[in-house]
Amino acid sequence: MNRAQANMPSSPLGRKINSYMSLTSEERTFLADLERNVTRHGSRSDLLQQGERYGCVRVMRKGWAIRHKALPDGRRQVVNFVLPGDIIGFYCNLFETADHGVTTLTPAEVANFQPERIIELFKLFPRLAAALAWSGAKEEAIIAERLLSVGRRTALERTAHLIVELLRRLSIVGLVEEGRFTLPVTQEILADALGLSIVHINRTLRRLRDIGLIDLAGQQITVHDVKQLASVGQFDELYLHLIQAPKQLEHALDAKPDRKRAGD
Amino acid sequence: MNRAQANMPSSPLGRKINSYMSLTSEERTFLADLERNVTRHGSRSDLLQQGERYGCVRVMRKGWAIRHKALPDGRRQVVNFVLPGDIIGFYCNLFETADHGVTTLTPAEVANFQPERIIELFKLFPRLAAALAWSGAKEEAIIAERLLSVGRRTALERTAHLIVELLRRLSIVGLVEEGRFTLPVTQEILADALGLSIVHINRTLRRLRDIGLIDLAGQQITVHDVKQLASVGQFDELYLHLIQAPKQLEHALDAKPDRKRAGD
DNA sequence: CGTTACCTTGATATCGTTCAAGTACCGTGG
DNA sequence: CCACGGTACTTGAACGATATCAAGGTAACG
Repeated sequence: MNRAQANMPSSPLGRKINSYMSLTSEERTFLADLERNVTRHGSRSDLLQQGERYGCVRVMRKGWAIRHKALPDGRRQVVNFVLPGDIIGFYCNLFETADHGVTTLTPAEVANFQPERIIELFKLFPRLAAALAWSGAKEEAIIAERLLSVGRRTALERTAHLIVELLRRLSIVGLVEEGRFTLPVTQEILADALGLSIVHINRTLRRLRDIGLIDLAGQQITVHDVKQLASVGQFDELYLHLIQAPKQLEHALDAKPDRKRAGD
Repeated sequence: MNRAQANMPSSPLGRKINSYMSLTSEERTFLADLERNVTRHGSRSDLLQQGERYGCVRVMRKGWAIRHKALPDGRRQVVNFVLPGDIIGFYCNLFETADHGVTTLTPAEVANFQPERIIELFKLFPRLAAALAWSGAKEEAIIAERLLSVGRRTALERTAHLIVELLRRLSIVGLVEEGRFTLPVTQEILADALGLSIVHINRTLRRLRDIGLIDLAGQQITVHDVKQLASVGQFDELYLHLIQAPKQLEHALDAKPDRKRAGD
């Protein structure tokens, strides 16, 4: 966090990567170039539709979105929240069609680039490729944790857990102030993220408010006692480490591959 | 499937990759070398414990395992089934500690290699790196689909869906014969995978049997009418495509990166 | 032949859903 | 400035899917 301003990438993605691996100027240039083509979208607009052929890879620069999957009869599951700095459809572009949709929750600023650039990335900037791949693994970990929530935690626990998760993720990109952040979601979306009904989410939030763990005012949510909320949600510190930066990543990425060769 | 025997990699991982991207002999050699160090494990042994520091990367060669996460009070969620050809902890080695455990369900044959080899892989064989990364994305898609199941499908639907999923995945590696395959799991494990109680899984399986969709005999399960079972589980063809090989992957990986340069 | 692990099924309890009704808020057009 | 309609939130009441409790049953194994 104490790096010279001049060296700080200006995009959330750049900042995110920079937070666990310092970038060479070539890498920085390449990354910035990927984010050059920016488009703006209104609230509630589809960045990707389930079943659609993938177009370009997208990077969220500003705003929130959700990744969601729907059943034919309309039941829906929100798989994850897409926050600034997150990538949409990284490898997925190699799939035939999208198995999920992505929809903005707020007005959003999105960078777009061609999937071929990813192959280029793999060939020219292996360190960067590995870093982005690691980022993808992190997302998988988040989804697995949500699966644990939905499969095994009670309504109160899952709700508490999700709030702590969002708090943690947002504070990495500097969007939390004194336990307060903007939560631009309807209760319907929370319900779809947690596998609950709207009514029950409503009652659960009320309970969390009554206990005095959170405050809700419009889209502002305030977490009074993160520790207690985390304990209600059984928020695991192991999981926290995943969301934050790994210490040995940079070191690992800088290891010279040639020293120990493959077929010794 | 009609490639010359001589060119067919002998390991499930090699076969899996070979199924969507033909490998150069260097790549094949590197891959084979990764799998050189094989260890054997009994049934119900932990290949990785939740909270443990990651050791080496592992490749499942023979047998089944589960990836699972537990809550402090013992509740448990099975995140995914690890089948032959699957990799355990690919990028995850860059995390501090494991956020999940991996436990064998059958006697297993596992290949082990050092995490540094992955960096090596990224630097020396970008095509292979991208292919493995894609494989990881596929796993994420599978987990997301399970999240949809657990969050939004009824017990009957999820159970049907899981059976079809396993059938599909196993047939890729040639482990299904006429709708029949070995399912080396207890009902407790199924319950933990689907977010249900043991009792309820039992009743649900009974219902599927009564309807005549499946037959169970010990660990042998026979699916009589895949189509009907898939329709009960709302098994999506989009999802099926994910599990199987992408057509354009190889083409994409062969694109020359040097033609269009980064910072033109 | 007793012990253990797993499967099975009935009875009862509960968490979360569905249905229903009402409220608050906001933008829009008269 | 007010009436209107839409969207989201809220709360009560009844219902239902799934959990929990309890009690066998069966097969494998030392």
